[in-house]
Parts: sequence; C-alpha cells; structure tokens
Amino acid sequence: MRRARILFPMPLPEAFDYEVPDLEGDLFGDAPLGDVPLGEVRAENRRTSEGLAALAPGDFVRAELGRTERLGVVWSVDQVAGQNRPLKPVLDRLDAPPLPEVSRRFVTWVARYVCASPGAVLRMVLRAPDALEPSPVSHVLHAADEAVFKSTPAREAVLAAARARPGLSQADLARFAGVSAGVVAGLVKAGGLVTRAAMRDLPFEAPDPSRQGPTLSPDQAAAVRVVRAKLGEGGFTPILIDGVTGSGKTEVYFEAIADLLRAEPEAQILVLLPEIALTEAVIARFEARFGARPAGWHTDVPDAERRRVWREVIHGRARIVLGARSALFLPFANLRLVVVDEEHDTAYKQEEGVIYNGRDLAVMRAKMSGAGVILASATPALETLENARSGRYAHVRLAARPGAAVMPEIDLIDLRADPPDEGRWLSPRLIAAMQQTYKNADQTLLYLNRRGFAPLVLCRACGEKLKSPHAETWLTEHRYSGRLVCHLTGYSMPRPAACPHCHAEGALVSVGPGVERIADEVRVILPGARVEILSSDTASTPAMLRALIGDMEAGRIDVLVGTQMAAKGHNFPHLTLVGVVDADAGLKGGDLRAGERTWSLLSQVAGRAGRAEQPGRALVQTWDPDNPVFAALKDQDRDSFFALEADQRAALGQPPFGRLAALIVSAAGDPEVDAACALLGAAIPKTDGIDVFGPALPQISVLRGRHRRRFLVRADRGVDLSAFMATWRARTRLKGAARAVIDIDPQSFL
DNA sequence: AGCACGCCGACT
DNA sequence: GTCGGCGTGCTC
Repeated sequence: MRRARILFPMPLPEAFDYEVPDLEGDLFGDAPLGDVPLGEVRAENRRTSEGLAALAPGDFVRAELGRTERLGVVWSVDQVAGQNRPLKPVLDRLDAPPLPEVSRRFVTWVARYVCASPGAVLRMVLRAPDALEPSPVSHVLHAADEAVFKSTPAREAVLAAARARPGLSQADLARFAGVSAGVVAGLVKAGGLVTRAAMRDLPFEAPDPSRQGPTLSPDQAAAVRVVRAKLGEGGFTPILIDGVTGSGKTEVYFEAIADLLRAEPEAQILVLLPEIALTEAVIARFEARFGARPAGWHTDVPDAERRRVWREVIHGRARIVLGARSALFLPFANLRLVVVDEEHDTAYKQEEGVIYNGRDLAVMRAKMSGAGVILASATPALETLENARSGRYAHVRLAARPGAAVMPEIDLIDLRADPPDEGRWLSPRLIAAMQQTYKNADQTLLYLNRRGFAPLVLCRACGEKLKSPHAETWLTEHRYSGRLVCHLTGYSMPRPAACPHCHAEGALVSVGPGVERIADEVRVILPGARVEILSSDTASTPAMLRALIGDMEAGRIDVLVGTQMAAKGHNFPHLTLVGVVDADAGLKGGDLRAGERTWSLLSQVAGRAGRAEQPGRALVQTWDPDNPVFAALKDQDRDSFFALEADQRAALGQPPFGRLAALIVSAAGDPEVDAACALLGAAIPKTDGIDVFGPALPQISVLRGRHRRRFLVRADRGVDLSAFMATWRARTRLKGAARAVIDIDPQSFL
C-alpha cells in the first residue's frame, strides 16, 4: 500500500500518515448516482484516483483530520508492506503547482531552528486564502465588432466608453459612460456589447531591466562593481552594503536586481523591508526604476491581493516582491536574490506565535536557494559587521554623496557639571544653543524616546506607583488628554484626583520627562516659538505624520520634540540643532544590545542636523559621559565603538561569539509559574558549552493576566542550541495551563 | 488551529 | 430542571 505523510498548516507535532488510494476510477464510485443530489455529484467527481496516481511531495491535498476535511501538503510518499493501523485515505489532490522543494526544506529547517512545529511554520506559508484555487473570473464588457441595433445617444456614449476602456464591469462601464446600468444591460441584450470572462487576479507586469537607471556617483559605481563581481560568482553570496543615509544604497541594489534580470529574466527577487518602511514612495521608486509595480506583501495587503501575489509567486510569474518579514515564507520556486534593507531594524524580529528573526532566516533562505543575499543598512547590526569583518560577508562601504548631509559636530553635555534647573530637563548649554538657533530662524529637534508627559505617577503620601492593571508596568501620564496610559496593553484611565491606594488628595506627582513635558519647557524658554510634538500620539495616522513632517520641512515649526519616530528618514533643510535629552535612557536595563541600539539611534538623530550648506550641531545630554558609546559617538568613530563592543561580547561568549536563547515560562499565577520553573530547573539537560541562567523576573512580569519568568541560555558556537532547548522543553511535563515558549536569538530582554 | 468532551451559573 | 461558559485534549 502507498502511504503519504501529510503536513497540515496547524501546530501538530509532525506530519500524519494517510493511505494513497490506487483504485481505478472513482473512489466513491459505488454510490448510485441517481441517489446523490447534483451538487454533491460534482464535489465527488473531483475525488478520483486520477490525480492521486502520481502523488508526489509538495502536492496540495485534502484529507480528513479528526472529523473535518482539511488542506495539507504531501511531505513524502512511500510504499509500505504491512500497515498495522488503519489509515484514512487521501481524498483528492488540488490542481495547483506543488509547494517547491526548497520551500519544504525551508519549513523543516525553520521549524527545527526556532523550535516550532513544522505545521505551525507551514501555516505561515499558506497565509493566502483561496490562492490554490484558479483566479475568480468576472464578466467584463467589450464593444461588439459588428452588430445591428437601435442607436440612441446614451447607447453611443456607452459604446464610446467601451472602446476607450475595454474590459470594464457592467456597473463601471455605466458609471464611466454616465448612463444608468439599464442602458448597458439593454445594449448587451441588443448585441452591441459582448460579455467576456476575465481573470480577476491579473499577472504582474514583468520588470524591465533595460531601463536606464540614474547616473551613479563614482562611489556608487565602485560599489556596484564590487556587488556585481561578488554576485557574479553565483551561488550563496552574502553582501553587506554599509552606507550612511543618503549614500544611495537603494540604487546600488537596484543595479544588482537589473543585472540579475538581464542575465536571468525568470529570476525571482525578494526585497524585505521593515513594515513601516513599506510606503507608497518606496514602491514608486521600484516602479520608476523597473517600469512595473512590484508585488507587495505586508499586513495591510487585502485578501484578494494576497491571493494574487501568492499565486503569481508560486507560478514564478511575480519577479520582484517587496515585502515585510512574512514574505520570506512565500513559495518562491526560482528565488535568485534576497535583499534585506535596514537589516539592523528590530522590526525583523517576530515576537508572537512562531518567534523568529527575519534577517537571519532571509540569509538561510537565500543559502537554501543558492541565491545572492544583500544586507543593507546605515547602521548595521554588530552581528552583521562581525560577519563582514571575518570575511563571511563581502563588505561594501558607501561614503556620503558629495552635496548630501554632512555629519554634524557632536558635543556631549555632562549633566553632572551642567545640570538643568530643579524640575527641568534641559541644561543651560542646550538652552543657550536653542536660543541662538531660534534667533537665526533655524530649527531644533529635541529627541526623547518617551511618549506622554511623565513616565511615572506616584503618591507622595504613601509612595504608591500607579501601575497598569494587566501588566506590571507603570502608567504614563498624558497631560494633553488628561489620562494615564499603559503603553504595553493600551489600558487608560482619567488621572485621578486622589491616590487610589491611600486616598490622599493632591498627593500624586508626575516623575520624569516625556515629550509633552519637554515641549512645555521649551515654550517657557522660547516664548513665541512654534513647538510641536512628533510621537505616535500626535502622528497616529500616516496623514498626520505627513502633515507634521511637511510643516517641519517647510519651516513652519521652530522646535520639534520627537520620539524615535523623528529619528529616521526625513530631510529637514532648516534643521541645524539636535538635542538628545536623555541619552542614558537607552543604556539602562542591562540589555545586551543597549549600547549598539543607542549608538544606532543617536547617530541617526545626530545625522538629522545640518544639510548641504548649513553645518549642524548635536548636543547629547548624559549623566555618564565616560560610557564608551559617547566617546565613540563624539568622535563619530563607529569602527572603534563596535570593536570595543565586540571585544566585550567575545570575552563573555555573547552573540555573535556565542548564541543565546530564552525560555519564557508563564502560568495563571505566581505559585503556578514558580512550580513550573522548579520542574524545568530540575530537567536541564547536561551539555558542555551551555550555561543556563535564571529563572529571572522579566521586566514585564505579568502580561495579559499571565505571570511570567525567564530562563536565559548561553551556548558556545558549534553547540546545537535549538536541539538543547527543544529537548529541555519536551522532557518536562508542565502542569495545567503553564506554558514554556522558546525564543532563539532573543533581541529584547524585556 | 479547530473541534470535541466535560463540569458549574442564569434562564424557559 | 436545561443552555452554555470556556478549560484541557486529541487529531494519522
């Protein structure tokens, strides 16, 4: 008997066995047709052994799981002599291209690597409803070549419209012609219009690599030569394109894409971007360069478009796909190049469900296809720089283009020597610089990565700190809305008059600065100045963001107080001063990557100041000026900063010189989660080259009503960390609703 | 992930 | 006396 192992897109532990019926004719052929209603006959007719005879791995099939019929993918087919357990039959095979072999290998690899079930990973591959069905057909109208019918002005208008815009639906044609739908229907009946079936999901236009790109600067041209030589070697060729904002990284990888499409017109290219960077402006750049709109894949893509993109990708007809991290799981059959733009961005890390790092999986995905991979960033991750330094990745450096922004002079303000007034946050030196800038009619950007007015409200009478009811986080005061808000869960309440704990009236005080409080302070310092706030509260929609950015660009704002939303991607010609209000904020918390992230953010913020003709200045306020982050930042010496970081990490065996994983344990209450941790702690497999720390209380110790603990695991390079974690979890039988989630290569240590 | 079975509160 | 809440357990 033939047996098929079928993987279902759900978190089952493995593929399940089914029998492949090799009967001649209809599997259900015994039923007399006369007794079966017509609709069912049609459904049953599909279920013949016809498609099952040649069943092969990758085929999409339907089979019963439990008592519902589900879609699955054939993982293997083999012949078995004796089958002791009766198997359910494979019901039918879908008429669609098989899931490519490389996609299946990728699913298996990812599942093992991130310690998820293969079915859960397959579910990420099959995230396009109905993409396996043929494209829906709609009925569209064309003017008939020749027909005799009574002519009226309305009918002539319809015919003219149909000739100008062939292929519209009845309703659209009526609207376009400016007549009622009845006229169109009448004309169809009279023979003046013919109805044709049209596929609703149209293929993507092929990109045209022969179009002339922009003229490249000598630096860009040199970079293109290096990339071209490297990709020309063929096979898996990782490349880091490392260049400041405005150095033209995009043009460089555009040339790589054009080269590839000229050599292999059938090649498929995946360009990954952080979700928020997938703007219409970016898509338009691709369209302008290649004369065709790329396929897009991100959260906001509606179901119908998702279905179209998925189907075009599996058929190999979508050439350039521009997507967020989940686009990695699209069923490319002929993927030849993967670009990960802004590769350092933390948005590549998926933190829910199947936890993975999109950047790292992209590199593996390219490797599996023997494809090129380009990582691009103005502030590459330390891991990536280390790969470049060791020669695993080719390293292409792009200097700033002449005429582009000049990096500003960066000065530290030692807050110990130059403190702000009591209850204020801006030091006299920064204030003086702002006054001078305002007098010159130039702009200032103050950066503070804290929304709202104050990050903490506490009671002076009893010391109570106001916390969010469903998480162990402090409530942030938003003074403009008069509410206390939890930034983690979205919970909010009006600011109470009395302390909810001891009921003392008027004892609540706001502690620490947020952007709203800084803006208030600026209004006192610079009376009459136009002060605005840029945060997710004031720019909650793209339109609001565009309006604020527009005002800043046009010089209608004197001082912009912004969170990290203000840190990247804008060009403010009149901005000459950047003040970093609390540069130490990002360094607290003992996070492994704190220094790196602070560096990256500060250099982006500082890079906002000063454009072509006006030199800029950045003032960075810190209580800890001896921290090497700041010395290197002041000298704008990235290499020495990263060399220092790398030495520290190497000494401790931290990534990329060792590897990390976390085990997040959660349960209904503290006693339950402690019990689960005790069980897990007793079951740690003995392995050389692995250290297990914890369990520790995470910064967010209660999330969505679940109490949490966290084990951190450090492994030497060359140790199979995934296998260790999976074994550890599998050998522990947790009680009740306790859960243990594995996070391989954790990025955040909250 | 579904969908079942299985034990404790507000209704005809 | 039932209908139904969602807590755990199984699916080849």
